[in-house]
Amino acid sequence: MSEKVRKYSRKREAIRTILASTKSHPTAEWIFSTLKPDLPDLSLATVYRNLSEMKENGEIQSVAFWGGKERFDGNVEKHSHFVCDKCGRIDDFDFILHDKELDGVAQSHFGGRIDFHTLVFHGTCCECVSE
Amino acid sequence: MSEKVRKYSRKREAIRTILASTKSHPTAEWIFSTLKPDLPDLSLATVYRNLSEMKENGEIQSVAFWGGKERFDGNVEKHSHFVCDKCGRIDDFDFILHDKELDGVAQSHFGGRIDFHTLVFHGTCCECVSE
DNA sequence: TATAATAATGATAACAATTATCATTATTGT
DNA sequence: ACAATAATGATAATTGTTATCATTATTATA
Repeated sequence: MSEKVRKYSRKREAIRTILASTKSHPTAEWIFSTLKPDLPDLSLATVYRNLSEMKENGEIQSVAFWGGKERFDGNVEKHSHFVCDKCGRIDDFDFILHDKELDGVAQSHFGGRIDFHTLVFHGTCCECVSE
Repeated sequence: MSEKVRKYSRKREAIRTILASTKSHPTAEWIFSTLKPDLPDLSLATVYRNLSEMKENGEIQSVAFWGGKERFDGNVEKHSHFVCDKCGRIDDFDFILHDKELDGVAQSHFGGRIDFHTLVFHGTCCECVSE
């Protein structure tokens, strides 16, 4: 049961890079078809595989809501999200709550251990609202 | 395109009742198999159908996170949730943020319209933590 | 109460996103 | 160069949910 040694992979690098370069919280499918022209032998399975690994490692996170597809976020800094329920866009929102304080309240309430919390605003974005 | 008139249905009543009687945020599947003994001709499709309708109407809400099944909540009062990432249980948490204030901040940030926000605490529950 | 209009249903096929499988290819330490 | 094994592509399988459609139940009205 020795540790699995990670080997280099050009495809993983590409996925990492594209995620670092966008704030659009893309889906696996989008990442796949965006990279495909440059990596013609890329498989969708590889994208999914690498994304779950990277999530597991804490390299990236995912922002997902019911009914849609999983969407990935290269920004693992603590931040909140805004979701437009009309067009589905997800924006970052730098606002964060006072973690310690808030999680402390929850912790004493539940007895267990609080690791983190997520705060998501729902509404209609600027563009959709003016239609 | 006249409005669809809602007719009574014993099965819908049963689903409504069971949801009002539990705080466990059950899945469609659980509701189905719990009601099945009393309603032997109940179909899973009926459960799903009614749940989505009721959600649409604002009678119930759903609490769902990535990878799992959709889970329903008969309590539509504003409240937060605690999710145990070990055993998957979801507990209610009466704590709410100062809505107006918070949503106002988000609103002025995004320009659009904020309708609501969700706050979810993740961690390990009391029982799982002592193992 | 019989009738007609239509809402609700059961059984199951279809669907969509994701994950598993497995033979092949690429990377890395020696 | 070679051996060990991680990464991959193609695709089958899986899972939760939704759509379909013929049948049944509810309801307003004659």
